[in-house]
Amino acid sequence: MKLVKTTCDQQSCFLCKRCLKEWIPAIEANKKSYQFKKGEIIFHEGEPVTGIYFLYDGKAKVHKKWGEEKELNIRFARKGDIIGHRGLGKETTYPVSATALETCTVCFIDLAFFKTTLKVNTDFTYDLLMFYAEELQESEKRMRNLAHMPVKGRIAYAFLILKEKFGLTPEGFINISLTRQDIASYAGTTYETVFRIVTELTQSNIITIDNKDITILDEEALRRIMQEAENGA
Amino acid sequence: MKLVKTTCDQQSCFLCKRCLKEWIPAIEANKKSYQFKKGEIIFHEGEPVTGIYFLYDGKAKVHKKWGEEKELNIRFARKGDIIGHRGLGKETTYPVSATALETCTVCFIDLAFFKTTLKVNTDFTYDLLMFYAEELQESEKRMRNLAHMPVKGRIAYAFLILKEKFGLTPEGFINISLTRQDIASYAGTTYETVFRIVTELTQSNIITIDNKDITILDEEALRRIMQEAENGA
DNA sequence: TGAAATGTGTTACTTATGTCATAAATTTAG
DNA sequence: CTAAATTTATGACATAAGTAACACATTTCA
Repeated sequence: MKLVKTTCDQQSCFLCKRCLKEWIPAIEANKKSYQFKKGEIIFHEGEPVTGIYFLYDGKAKVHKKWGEEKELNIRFARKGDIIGHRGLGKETTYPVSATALETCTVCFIDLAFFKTTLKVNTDFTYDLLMFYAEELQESEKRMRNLAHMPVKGRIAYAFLILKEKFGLTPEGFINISLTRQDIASYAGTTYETVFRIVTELTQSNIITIDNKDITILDEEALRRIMQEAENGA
Repeated sequence: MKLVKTTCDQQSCFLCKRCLKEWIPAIEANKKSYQFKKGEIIFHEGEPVTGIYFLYDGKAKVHKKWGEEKELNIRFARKGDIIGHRGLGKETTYPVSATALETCTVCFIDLAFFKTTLKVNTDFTYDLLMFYAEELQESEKRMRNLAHMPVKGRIAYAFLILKEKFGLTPEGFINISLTRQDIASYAGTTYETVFRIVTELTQSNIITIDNKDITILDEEALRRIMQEAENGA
């Protein structure tokens, strides 16, 4: 991690897009920009919450651990996304960690200033509330999936979400590069299971994976897999 | 469900406690009170969102279905709790259902008025934001548990949460009466598994269940069970 | 640039939990 | 107060998905 000169254009992150224009200079005066290399940890689960981050460039994952070995990837973040907002609330330590998946430039806002921002920018607070509501919906959907959907469906769902969130490269690959283990941790399963199911999906011509480049060949099939365990089938 | 005369004291629900005193008459003019009998559905997953509910009296569950048969209980609600707030956001249908677990009196606020309330009562919006942040933390913790914690731990966790949320009756029972199936749906498992593990916990003198009256005899043991799968063990 | 660390491919084995089947008991409703 | 519906109890059985164990490939960084 290193402190970098602020390169922010003040119009691409969740905060700058939604707060009062008059507040931008205050943000400018209070923010700090950092750069994290691939694999560096942006903040650690269990550490005291110091503030909120906005991802100015790069991709990151937010994850929560179980024991020493296992993790669940909660979500992936891209340019413009807010991270660390899970640290709000009564709890004073981060409930999750965030790790850079590639070189990331982040904008850091300390907690006290962020809370002031919320008090001053009531429209931003309202928008943030709606954002939380949507995250909560997504979280509960995934909770239900973990409880009832078979792994195969959860892996199919992971590919669909990744495509929706990161889009495609010009070559048609899902525009994020993840290890199998990261996919497994997102789907709530193990590396080996991902391996088996990816082999299966490849043989059925539903996806192709060349190294880390994933292509979805048959999106409908993935959706079918997600549902087939529902209702008898 | 029947419309009832408003009996609300305007000081016990999440909304009345936190909004501007000046706003109370507006709430009074816009709210509707309903009564639901045990088993009645307060709102249905998939139906258009019409508004937000506050539980004035009674207990309810919020649940999300999987196929025709299976469900996951997302949370339980008691007097004073807000329900239906998951309907906020872009989505215009409820992502979950709510069902009365006993006779419930609820206060209903239609969506348009609720949104106005948020715009006017910025402190309430801030508090609601913090509430969402905490729900999101809890949701993600349970998500991780479903992915990695063995059923036994999840059932133990369910008992601990229920005790914390509903407290104890004078006799020392957890102050909520649930079917085994509801416990199973909360822990993300099946009736049979709950049955087996409850038998086991009873034999180890960790809990007792007499009909629907649950007593926790050894809270420490429950916590131990939750952790024992973490880190080797 | 070369050693160490991390990620990938693959098989065989194990087990935790779900599914099925069925009976008795309890609760709810007509 | 009886019938229907739901909830509980319990065993046998099935299987999805995790664990273990290697060899090989690729990335990282000293």
